[in-house]
Amino acid sequence: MVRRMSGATIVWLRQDLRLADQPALAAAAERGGPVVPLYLHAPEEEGDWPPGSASRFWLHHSLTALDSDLRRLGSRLVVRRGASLPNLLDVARRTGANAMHLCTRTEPLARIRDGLVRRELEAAGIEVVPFNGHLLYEPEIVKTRGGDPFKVFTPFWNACRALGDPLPPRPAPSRLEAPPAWPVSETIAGLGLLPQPDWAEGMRFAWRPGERGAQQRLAEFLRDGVNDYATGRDRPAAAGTSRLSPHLHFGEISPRQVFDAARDRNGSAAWLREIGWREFAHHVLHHFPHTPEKPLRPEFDRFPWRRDPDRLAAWQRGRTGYPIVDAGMRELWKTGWMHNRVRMIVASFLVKDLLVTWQEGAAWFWDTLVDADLANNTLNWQWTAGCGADAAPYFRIFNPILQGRRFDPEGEYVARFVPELLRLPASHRHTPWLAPARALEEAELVLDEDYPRPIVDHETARKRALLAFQTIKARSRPGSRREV
DNA sequence: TTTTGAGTTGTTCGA
DNA sequence: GTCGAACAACTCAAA
Repeated sequence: MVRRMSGATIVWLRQDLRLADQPALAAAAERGGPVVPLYLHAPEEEGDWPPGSASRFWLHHSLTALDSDLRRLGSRLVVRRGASLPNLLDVARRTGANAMHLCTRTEPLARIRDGLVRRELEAAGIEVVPFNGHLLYEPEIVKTRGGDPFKVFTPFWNACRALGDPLPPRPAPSRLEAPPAWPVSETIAGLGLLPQPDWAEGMRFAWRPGERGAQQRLAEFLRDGVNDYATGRDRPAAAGTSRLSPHLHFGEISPRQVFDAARDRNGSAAWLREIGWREFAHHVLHHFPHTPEKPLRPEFDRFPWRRDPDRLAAWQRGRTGYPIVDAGMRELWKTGWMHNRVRMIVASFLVKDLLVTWQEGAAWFWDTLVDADLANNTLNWQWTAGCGADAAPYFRIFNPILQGRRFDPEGEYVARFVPELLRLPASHRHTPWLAPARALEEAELVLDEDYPRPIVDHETARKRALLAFQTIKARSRPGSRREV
């Protein structure tokens, strides 16, 4: 009896490190023939945005989890390093693959590289099939009536929702056929993704990378968090947010799975809007690929940013003297993540109080966040700086004292990450420099030694920022209407 | 083409 | 303490 033999299919895994609802993998399994799951480590192909330290830590554990999950299906993860194209050609030759499946990415350089790889593989007789695995709605199908990309979130999200619900997620394949011989593979440890020396203790404690960890996190959030999300998400001391961002970034869970789990839940609308913001960020990066480096609003090229390495370093290390800012920056350093409310506060502080460019902030977040995602990072920093899509009005300047008091009223979050302030009564936790001498003594806290005084006075800094914003307003005002 | 309504997350000031 | 207005127009998106 003759059975038609398909050639092998390579599934090039990148930021879609899961087995369930993974369209490239599902289609490979359905195609018949051997499936070769492949991870290529080529940070040099990511331009200025290779995975940062925290992302590499995550990636190591995510790949390890994926390999172990694949082995349960009779398969394994092939790992290679170095340029993508020669590796793909080599793996195809050794396995007899005549097709390569992949999920698309949004990052500009990845798209260019993928297009090049596709042409070369097709020239070598290998069919290349891209799938959408990382977005609910592909950037090209969401358009204004005029056919343009959206630059404002609400109409963008309305237009998405008008397209109807995304398809329901699909289960993982139950089995994957192995090739007759596995091509040579690096070990995951051999990629050298883990930090040396090992500073990742806090991150190992805080996270469980991988598909199972993602599903567990989702289940916990649906049980404990989603009902109170609208208010709970603003309390950094509480576990009111989903904390799915790193899992989503690495594709350990798909947005379709998230959507499907949330759709009929009480209180899920506000949360799904956040998934919408993720979609919007990818939409904007897709259509405006220069935005990781340049402001979307070109007049911001003239903004009078200040070079201030000392204060930038104080911000990075959590030594600004504003406890809510410092707690956030230290949470980031310790756990690779920061609560969303606090991200806005620290970002506003860097950009508006210190007048340091949003690019510096974006670069620091890129290196330290486990959920570092070029689309989200870019959109959110530009949003804070006022130079991006649907940006915050420039006069919206967060007051770190008020924000601290409002969203961390007991100073619980501050005490957790700035332990020097633990013994101060809650009423002084957000303003230690205003605490009476006796309170400081009782807390055994010496200002400037144990904890710094504010590196800028917020009131002064706020006025300075408003003036700085006026300089680009004044010059860009078409009051001196362009002579025609 | 022109018009119209609207726009994630804030703060301060003065009544 | 609470409340509304001002902050500054501008751009976006749809009708």
